[in-house]
Amino acid sequence: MSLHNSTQIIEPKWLARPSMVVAPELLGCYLVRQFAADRVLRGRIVETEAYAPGDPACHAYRRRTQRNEVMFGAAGLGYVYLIYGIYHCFNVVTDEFNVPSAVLIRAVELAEIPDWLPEVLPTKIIKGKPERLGAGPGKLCQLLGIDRTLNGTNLSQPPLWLETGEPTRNITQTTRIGLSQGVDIPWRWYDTNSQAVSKL
DNA sequence: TTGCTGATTATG
DNA sequence: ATAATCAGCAAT
Repeated sequence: MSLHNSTQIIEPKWLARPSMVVAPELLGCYLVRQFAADRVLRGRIVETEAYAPGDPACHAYRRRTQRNEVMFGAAGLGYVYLIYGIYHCFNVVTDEFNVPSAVLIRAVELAEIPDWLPEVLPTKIIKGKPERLGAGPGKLCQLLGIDRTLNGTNLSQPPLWLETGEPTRNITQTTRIGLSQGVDIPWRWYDTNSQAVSKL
C-alpha cells in the first residue's frame, strides 16, 4: 500500500453530469482493476473523450441497440464494446439515466508496476516502454483485463472501479480520434505532460 | 442473408 | 500502408 494514498472511490452521483464536463475531470483519477485479493492494478487516467446525445460520433446517435444499451443506463456503469473485431474499448457511463452519454478512457499510466504482472498478463502485452503499457483504448483494456464480461458493471466496486487522484496540472483539449463523424467537436482531453497520449 | 464499416494496433 | 477479425447496421 502507498503511504500517501488519500484516494476515494468515485461515487456514481459525481459521474451523473454531462460527459463533456466529466471527461476532463477524470484526468488524474485512477481506473483500478482487481485480479485477486492482493493483486490490484492502478492506472492513472491521462486521456479521455466525451460522447453525448446529438453527437454524430456517439454509438447511440441513431437509436438504442443491444450494443449501446448500457449508455442509456445510470452513471457509473462501465460500457465495454468490441472494436474492429479485435480490441475492446472501455467507457464510463455518465449523465442522467436514459441520457446516452459516456467518457471513453483512451490512455492510462500504471501508478506502479508490480512484479506479478507477468503472472496475470501475456508477455506479448508487457513489452515496450512501461509508461506506454496503457497508451491507447485497446491497449489499456488488454492491460487491465477488460472485456465485454465487464460491460454494464458497477464501477464503484471490485473488480473494476474508479478512484479520485491528484488534479492534472496541464490539460490539452482538442478533437477526438479515429472518427469519420463529429470530427470537429473538441471533446478530447489529455494530460499535456503524459507519455501515454495518442499521437495527433 | 450479404456486404461494409468501425471510438485500433502492430508490423512491413 | 495494411492485415487482423467480428458485431452492428443497412440494404437486399
